[in-house]
Amino acid sequence: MIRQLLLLGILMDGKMHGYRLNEYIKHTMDFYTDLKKSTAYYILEQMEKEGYVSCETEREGKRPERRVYEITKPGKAYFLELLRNCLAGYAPTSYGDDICVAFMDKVPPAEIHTLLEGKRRKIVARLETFKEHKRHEGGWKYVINHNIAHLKADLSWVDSMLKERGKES
Amino acid sequence: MIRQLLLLGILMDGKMHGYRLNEYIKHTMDFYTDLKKSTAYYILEQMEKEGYVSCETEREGKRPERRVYEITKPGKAYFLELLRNCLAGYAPTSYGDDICVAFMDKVPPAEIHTLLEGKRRKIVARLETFKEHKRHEGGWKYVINHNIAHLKADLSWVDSMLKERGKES
DNA sequence: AACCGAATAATCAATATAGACTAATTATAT
DNA sequence: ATATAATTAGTCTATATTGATTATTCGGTT
Repeated sequence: MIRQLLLLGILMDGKMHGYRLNEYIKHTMDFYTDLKKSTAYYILEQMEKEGYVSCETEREGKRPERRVYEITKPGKAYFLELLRNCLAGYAPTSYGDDICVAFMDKVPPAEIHTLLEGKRRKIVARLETFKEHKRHEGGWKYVINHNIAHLKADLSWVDSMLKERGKES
Repeated sequence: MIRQLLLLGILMDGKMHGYRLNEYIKHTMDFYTDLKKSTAYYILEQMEKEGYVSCETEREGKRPERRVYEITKPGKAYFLELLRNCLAGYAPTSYGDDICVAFMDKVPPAEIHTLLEGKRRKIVARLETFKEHKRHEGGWKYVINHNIAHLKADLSWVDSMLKERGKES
C-alpha cells in the first residue's frame, strides 16, 4: 500500500523505466524506505494488472529492453486516494527495540550498560547523517525533520535507561 | 529475526503451546508487535527445524491436539545472541508518513490542513491509550515510555507542519 | 434439550518480499 | 589491447506473511 504510493508518487512526475525508478529510490529515498528492486518490479506488474500504470517495452541502442511505466488516469485517482488516506491517517509503527528492551532482564545485568552504549553510539551516528542531509537537500525538509525528531526521542530514551539501569556494572 | 527473538523470549519463561503463545502476544503485546498467528506458527516450525525449540503434541480432554513448544539449550544461546545484537544495535525504521509527506504537494493545497488535522487526532488518541497503559502495567515501563516519546515527537512534528502549511485553507 | 455464538487449536492457499542470479555493455586500468 | 570491474536491466527461486478457513468443544439461552 505505502509502496504503491511511493511508486505512483514518483510516476506522477512523468513516465520512467524500471531501472531508473529503482536507482532513483536507491539514491534519493534510501533512508526513508526499504523497498527492494524485485519488490518494486512485482508491485509495478501488479499495478499494471489493476490498470493503475501502463507499461511499454523499449530499447535504446544495444542495451537490454526496458519496461517504461506511466501512471494512468485511474492510477492518478488511486494515488490521490492513497495519499489522502495516508496524510489523514496514522499507521502505528512497531519497533524491534521494544521487544528486546522488554526482554532486557534476560541478559546478565552487568552487560546491559555496555550494550545500550553500543545502541547509543549507533543512534548518534545516524543522527549525524541526517543532520548533514539537512544542509544538502531541499524538498524533503519535513521528512528529514521527522526522522531527526524520532532519533532524538530514541537518544533521550536510551539515555534515560542508561541512567536508571547502568549503576550495576 | 525480531520475531524469533519475541517468540524465544516468551518461551524463556517456560514451555507453552501455540495457541496460548498467540493469545499472550495478542493480549499483552498487541501494541508492540504486528506478528500474526500464522506467522508465529511458521516461525516456530522453522525454529524447530533449526533446533532452537522442541515441539511435542499433547491433548487435554477432548480438545484438539496442541503443539507444545519448549526452548532448547542451543535455542537459549541463540536467543541471547539475538538479544545482545538487538540491544546493542539500531535497526533504522522507515515510516510510511515520510513517503506521504514527501508527496504532500501533490494534493490540492487547500486540503492539506484538514488532512493533517485528521492525522493529529489519531496521534493524540493513540497517545492517550499509551498514557492509560502507563498506570496499569508494570514491567513494560521502558517500552511504554519509548512509544510515548515517539508519539510526542510525531505530534509536535505534525504541529510544526500545521503551523507552516496551514495558512492556505 | 436443542441451538447459537464464542473459544480452542491449528492449517492452507494466496500473496508479498528478499536475495541471488543472468547477461549484455561500457568504463577502467595495466 | 585486453582483462577486470562496474553499470544496465531485469528475472527467478526461495522464503515470509497474511487472511480465510476448518473443525471441535464449551457455555449460555430460550
